[in-house]
Amino acid sequence: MTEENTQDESKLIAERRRKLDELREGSSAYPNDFRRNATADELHKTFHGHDDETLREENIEVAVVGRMMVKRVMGKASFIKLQDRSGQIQIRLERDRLPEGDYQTFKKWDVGDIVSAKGALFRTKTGELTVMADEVRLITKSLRPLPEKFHGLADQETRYRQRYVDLIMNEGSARVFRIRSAVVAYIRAFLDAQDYLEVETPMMQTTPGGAIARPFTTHHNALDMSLFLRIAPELNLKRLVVGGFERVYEINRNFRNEGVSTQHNPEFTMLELYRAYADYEDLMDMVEALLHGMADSILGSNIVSYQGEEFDFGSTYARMTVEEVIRHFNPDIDASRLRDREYLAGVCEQLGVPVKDSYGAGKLQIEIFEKTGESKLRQPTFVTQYPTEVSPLSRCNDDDPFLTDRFEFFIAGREIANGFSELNDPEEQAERFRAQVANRDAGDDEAMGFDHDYIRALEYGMPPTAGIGVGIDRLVMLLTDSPSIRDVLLFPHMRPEVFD
RNA sequence: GGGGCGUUAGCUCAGAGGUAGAGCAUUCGGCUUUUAACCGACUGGUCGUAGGUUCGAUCCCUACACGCCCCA
Repeated sequence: MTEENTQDESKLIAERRRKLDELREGSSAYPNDFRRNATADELHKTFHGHDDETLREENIEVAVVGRMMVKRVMGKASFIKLQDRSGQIQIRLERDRLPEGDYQTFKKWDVGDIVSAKGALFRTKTGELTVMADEVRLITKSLRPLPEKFHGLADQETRYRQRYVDLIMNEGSARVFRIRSAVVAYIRAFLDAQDYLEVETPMMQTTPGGAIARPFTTHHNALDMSLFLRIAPELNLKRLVVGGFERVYEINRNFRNEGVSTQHNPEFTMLELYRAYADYEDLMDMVEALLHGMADSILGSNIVSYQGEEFDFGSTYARMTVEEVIRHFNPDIDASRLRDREYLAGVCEQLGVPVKDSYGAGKLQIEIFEKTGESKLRQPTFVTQYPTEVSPLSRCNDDDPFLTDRFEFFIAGREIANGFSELNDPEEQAERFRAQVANRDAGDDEAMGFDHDYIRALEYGMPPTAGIGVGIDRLVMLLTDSPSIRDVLLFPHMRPEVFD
């Protein structure tokens, strides 16, 4: 650190750097020999019912460590609060109880420093469990001041860019990511108990597939070839079903080269699972069972409050077909012409939805559904019977080939999951791929390519299978009452920060 | 891509065309049970960046950067 840089720094940081320099003159400025014997929360739980007199009789010696979040000096005695991964514990320091000179040294420490304390437990006159320190040490010096404690860190940009500060200051933020972890752990336990095998399949693919989306492109230097970041793991997971993994899942990242919004991040996390000898109705039942247990287990209630609205995760979820949803929210529509392309195109134009020549009746149905129905599906609802035209990997309905045995699942007007009975007829799948390639040639850069190896895999015979994808980020948003997907991503995508 | 709002001290926020404000934090002093501790004193600024209008711009105008929200 040069003289010039030191002067450029905030005086607050320069002051702390000066204190660090003093520490370096002593033994070790960054010691790593302290070991705690309890966390804050363990102490609060264990000694919950012990009053001050009992605690003093028991003389419970503890060793705690954490970030100093509060420092109140009152002459020859002080209170501080240390924050560890579990919560906060208060420490009382008295000058005459500490080794000679240590109290004077302590007074130079700053809020944000990581501090250890050893001593016996007692309760203050207001009943707060506190450690009476016999020894305190500065474990790690903090050079940067934390935000003011009352308002905390409020600036959204700083919260996202410097998540470490957000996590230190905002308990609510840390809670979101604990819930996120619990959601994923719950799903794994749920699936593992049903003999599903968790796998990892490639993030980098030569032919992106499994979804309708634009991929990110990258380049492999040694092989001198283009690679795509996956938009979905779907085709690889079904290859594994061909290989005999009858129940398989992956919880991992997908990448889609689309806009960024409160609902979209370029990389996001999906659960995808496949189950042989099952159909889409079995998977709707499974989703319902999964969510019935999840909210209650993680939040302690099946009533989830989201942005002022309540959603009942414990109910029996409604099931409606796409055409039923369209009729319900468009009471004037002519129900006898829901597959009449010209009629539907007219409806779209009235709704202000642009219509392309390539759109068939199925695509137009979905445009109308998304424009008029989707956001109104508030309580958990399965929407079934999606048109074959927009479902290139789904199995057709046995009685009505216009439709597939597919569903999407909505809560709060948002798509949470998408599942279907899988198309396992290799010849029909090849036909569907050819249709996608034709769309691609016509300029649709979201259309799928032709995956020859996937067809080859199906030709070995894939058992009748159902599959589903569940958007983990959106689910966590609901369970944590988070208005933006960025609130549930530890490091959401941001434009690069300018350091001058 | 379009529209709206925002960017002022480390943090949270006021402010007005004429020398830049508060609280907390920092620094110094006092205080042995505090709870946003308290009392006293001090310190702290390229007002996002670059142009323009003006005698004078942090304020008005334009562009840009970054962020938030809405729409596509």
